Amino acid sequence: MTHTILHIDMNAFFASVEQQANPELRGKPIAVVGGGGRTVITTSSYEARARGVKTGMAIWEGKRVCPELIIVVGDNRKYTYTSTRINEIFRDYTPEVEAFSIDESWLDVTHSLGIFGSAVTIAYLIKARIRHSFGITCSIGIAPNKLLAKLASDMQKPDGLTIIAPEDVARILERMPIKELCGIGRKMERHLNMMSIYTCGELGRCDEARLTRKFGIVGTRLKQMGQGMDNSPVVQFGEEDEVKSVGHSRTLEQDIDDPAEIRRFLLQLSEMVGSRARKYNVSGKTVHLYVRYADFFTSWGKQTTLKNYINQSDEIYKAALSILSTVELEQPVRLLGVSLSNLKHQAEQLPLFLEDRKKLEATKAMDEVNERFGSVAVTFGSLVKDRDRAGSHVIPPSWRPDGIKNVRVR
DNA sequence: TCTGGGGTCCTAGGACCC
DNA sequence: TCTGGGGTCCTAGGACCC
Repeated sequence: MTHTILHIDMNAFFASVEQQANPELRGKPIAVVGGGGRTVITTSSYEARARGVKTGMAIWEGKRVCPELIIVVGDNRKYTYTSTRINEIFRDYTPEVEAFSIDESWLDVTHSLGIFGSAVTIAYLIKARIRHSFGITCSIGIAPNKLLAKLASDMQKPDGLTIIAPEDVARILERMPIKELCGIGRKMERHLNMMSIYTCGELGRCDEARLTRKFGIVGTRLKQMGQGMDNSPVVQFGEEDEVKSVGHSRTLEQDIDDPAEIRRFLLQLSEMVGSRARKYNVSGKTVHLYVRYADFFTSWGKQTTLKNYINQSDEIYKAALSILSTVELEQPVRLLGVSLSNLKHQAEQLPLFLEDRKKLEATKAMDEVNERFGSVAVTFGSLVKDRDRAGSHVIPPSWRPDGIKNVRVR
């Protein structure tokens, strides 16, 4: 069966939200950054991009290429709120909505075409509503599958609408550079280039055995991608796989080598991980510690698997400490990370009626999306200060298991 | 004046059990 | 006491996405 998939990509999402919230920023080059001292540009407005500002640049780099650049410290609550509302709009057109990130979603509108007429009509309706409600634009791709819909949405920015009809797939892919495909990154591009494969057309025609010899099972998938084939379904809210790991990492304001201070940060990270694990109703058996040294390039990760499933912050902290005790630090530490994996979902009390359960699942899934993508720019600096002001590193009452009752009500 | 933070998936090799 | 092989779990590391 032929599907019709939309991929919707908010243009310069964080920057657009900030420009909308503060009219003085409109039409100007702005960059959204994290709050710490060692932050990078998360998103920049199109005005800034036109002057050479790029995601990932340090603030000073951005200012160098664009001296008028206005720096805005990101506010995740604004972005998660807007993202949630926008995804609600999507669900007015189909229940089959999959949030790929905070600013990208896929919609399977196959079964909505009869009601709304066409995918293009749906796309224009959605664009108009997002512009009207939030003052921001989006680029939409329409195609027979997720891979091509995402490719299409990238072809026209900002405020684009690109359709890849089934009969046009081969023509469009013929000269499309392979790196445009979602899933082919820098390294894979280099490997394929060394095999004289530069375009999707060439990838799709490549002998499959040649690809599998080099890439194993991935080779089969690569050839399909080159041909524009993708049968992965749009997975709607509430039907995603269980979360597989929960982790937090933070670049410190300054490199540290004082063991007591390292332990202090480790405890805070463990608290963040534990609190979120409890909110998700999961506990885990494997604790992972990640350390990046002052030179930036040297880092290591070590994990330990316990006998029991845990989600209490102090237990996570204890495991992270025990890993730390097995190594001798070679340099001051730049970044610390703690994560919990090997997760098990804990049974919870479900509402009696199916409809309530479904709603609960959808709300919970949305919350998880928010949690996952909403914390992009949370800053350790401010967090630490807040904690310090609160007086101690003991787990405060608010860190008690959140459970289902605290799920955001809309 | 350097270079964030949240994930997922895959592979390879070793330990251990049957 | 030797042999092979399958399955599972674990650790480490890399590639990819936003």
